[in-house]
Amino acid sequence: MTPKKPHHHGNLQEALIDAGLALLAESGQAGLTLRKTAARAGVSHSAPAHHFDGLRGLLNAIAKRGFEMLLDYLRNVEHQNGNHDQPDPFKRLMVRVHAYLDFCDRNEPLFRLMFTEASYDDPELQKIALNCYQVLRDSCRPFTEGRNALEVEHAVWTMAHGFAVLGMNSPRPNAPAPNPPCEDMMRMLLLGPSNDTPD
Amino acid sequence: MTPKKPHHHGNLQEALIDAGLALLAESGQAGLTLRKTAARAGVSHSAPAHHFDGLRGLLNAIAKRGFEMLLDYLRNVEHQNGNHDQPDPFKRLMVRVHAYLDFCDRNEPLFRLMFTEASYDDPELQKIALNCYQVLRDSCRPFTEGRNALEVEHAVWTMAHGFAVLGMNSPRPNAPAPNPPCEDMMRMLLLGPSNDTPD
DNA sequence: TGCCCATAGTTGACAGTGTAAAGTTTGCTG
DNA sequence: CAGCAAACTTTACACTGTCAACTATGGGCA
Repeated sequence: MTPKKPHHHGNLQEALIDAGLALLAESGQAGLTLRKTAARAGVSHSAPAHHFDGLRGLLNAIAKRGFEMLLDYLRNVEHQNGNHDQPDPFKRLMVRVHAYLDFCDRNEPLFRLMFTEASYDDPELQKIALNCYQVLRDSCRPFTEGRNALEVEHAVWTMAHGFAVLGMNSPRPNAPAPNPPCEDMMRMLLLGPSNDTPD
Repeated sequence: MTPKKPHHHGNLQEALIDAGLALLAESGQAGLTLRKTAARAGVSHSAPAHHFDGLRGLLNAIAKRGFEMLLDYLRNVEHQNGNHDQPDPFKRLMVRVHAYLDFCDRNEPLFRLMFTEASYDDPELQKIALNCYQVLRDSCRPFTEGRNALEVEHAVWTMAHGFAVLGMNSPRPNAPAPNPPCEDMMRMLLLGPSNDTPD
């Protein structure tokens, strides 16, 4: 008799978030509906109202879960195959950036929800999103010596996010599609214009 | 009796786009509705079907108009107060970048529609968006000598867009909010790490 | 001139959406 | 064991996009 289990369903809150994530991955943002989410969780269409503040609340909760997944991904990517004990600080940073872009590619509708639909007034969401940013900040430290640290971190974060967003739906065709993506741009930013590859 | 005037309304197509832009500016994306747009243009809720392919078609047309506005803004910002004959190439570029960010700030719902809702399969939209990108490319020319031009342009575009998007709804509080925004980051990117302001 | 009909617009209907109110079940508490 | 609050259901409503059927207008062609 755990006190966590509510009366009927047994943690419907999390079940709804799971259902929403599944719908989002399957049919995109258009397929994520309060009623469909409820149906998928096996409850009536009005049940979510007792756990979230309407559709907005559900989307916010899903976004929060998304940031938790992203944080987990960013933190654990270091200890995965091929990324063990990377000594080069730039390569260590790029492992993080690539993880960020990977997450965006693999969860595009969720990523879009997290960054354009969620309301950042929620302090909980703000906190978990800040934790994600902190991982990137830590990877930037080797490049902030003698410079405005905030500015360097800001630039890296801006470029990584811009790359992710433009990669999703860029209006500009003939993108160079660098492989590995974004790396040359980051090199130019952090190591100076003399270090970028001439054509 | 100009042949451009259709039978009843007189260019309802453009009137619907105007109405949609007004709704978008007034009440955001949630307020932009096919029925409301039709009502604002003074026609029945089903009239737009004869001019656009459903809601998607209307949104696409509005996005197209948005890119036209952006292109106009980017091209004419040079000849405005305080921007006459800027000799410094970096400052000339920044005039363009600031125009880009200004447009985003002043038309946030439209900007979001242009970059996340419109379908870039439309070749017309692709073309006009490419024209916008071309203006930025031109401003990048002074910085592409002896470098991979595509890469430099890509980096500038990525950073500008990333900055615009994060400025709209950044999950990271305590943003440095540089004034003028984005300039120091761009300086770091284009002029090298030794040229950015130390703390 | 006068008919004809494609174009433009209207009306009505339908499935699906979010939300709110009222009713029902459940399981804990006094 | 009574009662009650939380969890869930049912019902209803306004609104959305889309479709089919209907009406009216005005230009082309006999």
